[in-house]
Amino acid sequence: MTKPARVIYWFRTDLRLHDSPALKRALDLRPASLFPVWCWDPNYVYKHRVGVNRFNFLIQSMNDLSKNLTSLNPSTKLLVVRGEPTELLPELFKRWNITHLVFESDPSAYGRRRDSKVEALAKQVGVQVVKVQGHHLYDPVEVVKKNGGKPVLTMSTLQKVIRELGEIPRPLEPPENLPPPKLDPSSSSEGLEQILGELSESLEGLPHYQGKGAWIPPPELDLNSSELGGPRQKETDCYTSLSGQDRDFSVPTLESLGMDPSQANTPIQGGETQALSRLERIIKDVSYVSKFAKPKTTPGKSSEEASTTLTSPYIKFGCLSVRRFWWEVEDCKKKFKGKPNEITQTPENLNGQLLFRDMYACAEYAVGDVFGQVRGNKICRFMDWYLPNHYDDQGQKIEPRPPGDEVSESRLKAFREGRTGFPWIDCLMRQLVKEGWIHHLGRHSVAAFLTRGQCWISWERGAEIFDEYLIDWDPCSNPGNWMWLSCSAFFSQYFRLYGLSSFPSKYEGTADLVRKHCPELKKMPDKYIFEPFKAPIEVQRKAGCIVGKDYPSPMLDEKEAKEECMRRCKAAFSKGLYGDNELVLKGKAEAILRKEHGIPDPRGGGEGKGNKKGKITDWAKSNAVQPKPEQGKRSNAPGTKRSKGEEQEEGEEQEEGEEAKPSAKRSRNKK
DNA sequence: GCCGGTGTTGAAATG
DNA sequence: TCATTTCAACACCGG
Repeated sequence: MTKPARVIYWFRTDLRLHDSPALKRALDLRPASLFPVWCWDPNYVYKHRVGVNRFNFLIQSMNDLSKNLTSLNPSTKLLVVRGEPTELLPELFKRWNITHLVFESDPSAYGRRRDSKVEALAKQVGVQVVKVQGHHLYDPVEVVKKNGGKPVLTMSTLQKVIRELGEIPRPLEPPENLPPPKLDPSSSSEGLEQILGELSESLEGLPHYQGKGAWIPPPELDLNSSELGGPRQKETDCYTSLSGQDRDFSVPTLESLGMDPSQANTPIQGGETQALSRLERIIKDVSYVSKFAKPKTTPGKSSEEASTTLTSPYIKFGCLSVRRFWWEVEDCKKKFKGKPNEITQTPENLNGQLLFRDMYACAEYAVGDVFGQVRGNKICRFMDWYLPNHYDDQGQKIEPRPPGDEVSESRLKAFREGRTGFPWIDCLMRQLVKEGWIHHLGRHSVAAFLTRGQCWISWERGAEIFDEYLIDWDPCSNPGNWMWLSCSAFFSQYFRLYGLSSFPSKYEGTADLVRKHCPELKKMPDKYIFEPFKAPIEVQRKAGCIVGKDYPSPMLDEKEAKEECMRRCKAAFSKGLYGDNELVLKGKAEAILRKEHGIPDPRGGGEGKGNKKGKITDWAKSNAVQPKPEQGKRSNAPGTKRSKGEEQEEGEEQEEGEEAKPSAKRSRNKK
């Protein structure tokens, strides 16, 4: 009686066939034609910082998905259409005679905005929209509702709320077959090529999708352009035609994005196939799964031999279902033969990690669009960071951001490029750029260093760098973790800090990670590997690495900077301002806070206490600009002056003995 | 409103 | 060598 369904299944956060509740709903409609669509959205190509490694992972995942679709039915594949979904989908509805649009809900702020627009447009033309939660263990909408609309800020709150939501559904099997994307299901055309040809033809004449250049913004508006420090080296040509250059709806390439594939240096390979084989490998190790304790896993490994599961990129793109992971872990633990008390508990265990991801999604959902920034963000404590976002009178973010003070800008640049002079930080940042991944505790180290630990630079800037380079970047977890580490939200014990040498020293493999990513330090002995500036000059010579020449001098004094940052944390905490406070919205909070603890504004303008401007500027000049040899003399950089050693010349007698001293000294720090 | 327990992942001292 | 305690500059939650 009712006419058969013609369904667009819109892939976005769910590049998989297994355990896809949304895809199941699409197939439950028993469609005569199913169009598996991906919209190659220019908002992601131009208006979002995305590096080569993440695009590479996405492209691989799309290709893998397409292959898997074809293996279910040789007459189908992923149909990549180039354009903005809000403009494109309504056209597809008409030209393909669509009855239903089905997709997995995307809980991010941009996703929600885009989807509600698309939903409204679909409604106008009588297309039914079916959206299904599948990206998280629990639906953030429901969790927040159960929590009285309040953002979920602690694990215990989340656990309490979800106890009432019942069990996580068991994962679904992948479908066994799929209807083809045929324009006319009764026609006898079966070949994929023929079907694609007809589809492509059906899109002829659409205004502004054809024609070179339609989608290419000027470089100053393209966040990935090389002009703005991004990876795009040439003009894109992925928008010259709606269905791709060969009119076959193929997945775009890095080249078509104007990016150099040889820059995709990561060993992390995308796709559902990879994800499932990785999961299988993990689950085989019952002891590893059962005894997993995140804080005990080492950050000192490259992604190929990570101490954690490295499933985050796959979960982020939906190559791996989070519910499948959850249940495989649960089932695996039942096979554990050891003592029951060896099985780790939430939150440190594997499933706890997944719950954290849910927690951040719930926080993001309740806070809304401003989750990734300080201004207007009600859960985010206001601190008078350097290099914050800037806003105009209407509260619109000013892009590009006006330059900040010189010292902070040069520190941020050194941080991004991995030449702060602190090997632990530098190796992690270089690993990030190269591999698109660092261990969670490595992220903690660099995030604390940039913000409340040493540099006092806004977490917004750090989050942006991660956004560009991390393959597993997630709109909820990333800002959430930056707020956590900067003591802006979720966490507040600012006196707990990560030492730049003490922290990595606790873990296995960290020194080798430094040597791997900072080859200048290859021959530096373990004793000085995290603090080469403390090595006596002859040790440096022997290692073939003179600090200040072959490897940068430290850009600040760890201890001094830490003490200053703690004073500022204390001031900010006592003031108790949050992002939604009137003073913050009006841009007055910073001046008030600075006045209160006597920090000149802008930095360097005057004599702040403990603000050794001269030294820092020296560093900025000598390090950021030219890697001046400067042997001996200043090889121990600002920062290493020991309280008792006075300024001895060369490292000369910076003898061994001193190694013991710092700790003795540190312990004196109480009254 | 007070109190004590707790909070995924600090560092140093202690046993 | 390792696990536990202490220190301690916080804030939230529940009783």
